[in-house]
Amino acid sequence: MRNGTEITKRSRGRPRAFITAEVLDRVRTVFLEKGFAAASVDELAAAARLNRPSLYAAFGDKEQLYIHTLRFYGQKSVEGLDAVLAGPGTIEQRLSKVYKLAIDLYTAPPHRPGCMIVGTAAVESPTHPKIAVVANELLVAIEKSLERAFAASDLGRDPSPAARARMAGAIMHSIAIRARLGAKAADLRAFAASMVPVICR
Amino acid sequence: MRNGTEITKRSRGRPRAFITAEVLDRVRTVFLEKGFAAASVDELAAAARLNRPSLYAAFGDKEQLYIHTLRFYGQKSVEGLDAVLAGPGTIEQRLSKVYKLAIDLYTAPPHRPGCMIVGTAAVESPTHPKIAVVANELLVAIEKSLERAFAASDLGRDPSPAARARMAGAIMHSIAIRARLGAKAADLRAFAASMVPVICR
DNA sequence: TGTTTTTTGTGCGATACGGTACACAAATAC
DNA sequence: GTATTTGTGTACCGTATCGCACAAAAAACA
Repeated sequence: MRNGTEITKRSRGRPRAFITAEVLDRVRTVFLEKGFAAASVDELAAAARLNRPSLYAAFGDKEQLYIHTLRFYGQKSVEGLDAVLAGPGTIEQRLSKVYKLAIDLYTAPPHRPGCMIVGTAAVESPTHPKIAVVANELLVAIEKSLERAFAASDLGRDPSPAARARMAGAIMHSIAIRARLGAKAADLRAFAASMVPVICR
Repeated sequence: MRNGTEITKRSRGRPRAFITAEVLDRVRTVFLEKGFAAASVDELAAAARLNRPSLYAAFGDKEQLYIHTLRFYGQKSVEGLDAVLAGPGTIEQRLSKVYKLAIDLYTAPPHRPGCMIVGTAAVESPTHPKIAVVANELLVAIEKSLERAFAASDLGRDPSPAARARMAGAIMHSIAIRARLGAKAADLRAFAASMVPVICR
């Protein structure tokens, strides 16, 4: 994939009139609201402020565009997760911050979209194996990140770091589902707050 | 909604050539595999062994058909959940059985479909509020059922029955997501087994 | 300046989709 | 037996969809 107008030495032909990251971000909002199947290429192109042929030339068909978007979003999320977990504070405080930030994203108006992996990638998994692969990679990366944080913490080993990570991940999945189904941010925050001590017991 | 050929006193016109429950069950398999948006009415009618006009006459448009199916499936599930939780054994044993049965359903070949609510209804929630309403009702019913079981158990009150129910529900959501993304039944069983004592501590 | 390379944007074509009209069939009511 | 009601199945309509062909445009290269 090319970087468009980003700071790379110009290649030969006509330069792209868009920035890859911006396009993926705009496209993400559509995929996140409607899901993969219900998002039409016309809507995606309009949101990206591109014409369909440009979208196809840059990213391939709709499935590949979705995968690009999912990877882009997922990597950003994992990086953010790592950053918070590597930050200051007790493990309880850092985990609480992770949930707080996630809930803010998941309940953002106007659509309360939840998480793209849980909320839109999962449904396509049986019919689009490539999407399933990427979604799995991302869930694994998230769990590994959590596991590292628990392993580096001063918590006991009885629930292993891996078990704590699976548990913390499960709470995240549930928050994502409930957010997409319309749960209020306050309720989700209360739920997360009640679960942090259980995970970090 | 009418009951078709089921044992109700005949109404006047030509009798239906199908049984409602069977049609909803066949339609469910398609919705469960492909999701609401990607399931075409042609596929649904073929799976139901009905012609489209009969489907429309009996259930309304695609959204209403999906809602009928979701309600039908959800009520059966809640009834099954109630039955297991009202059965014999400790609360740990009954909860384990709930997870075992859920995992068997969620990882059924060939599609590992997960749960219809979590796996297919959630994605439509932002664009189909009526679907979101039904999905929420069902999640609430599931949580209430769990809460009743915890309240009737001999577990301490510190994590309240409601909190335990939310936690048990979250584990179920996570299992559903992971199943749809291809997780192995054995891994899910191990996960569930590790979580039961935490929930019932 | 002319050539080459790449992107842009209009426009098209083939297909699939959701939903329905209409004539025929099968049952009950009178 | 005739009328009425309800379900079935073919056939259809208008629309939206995906993906691409093709010419114009904008840059680097020679």
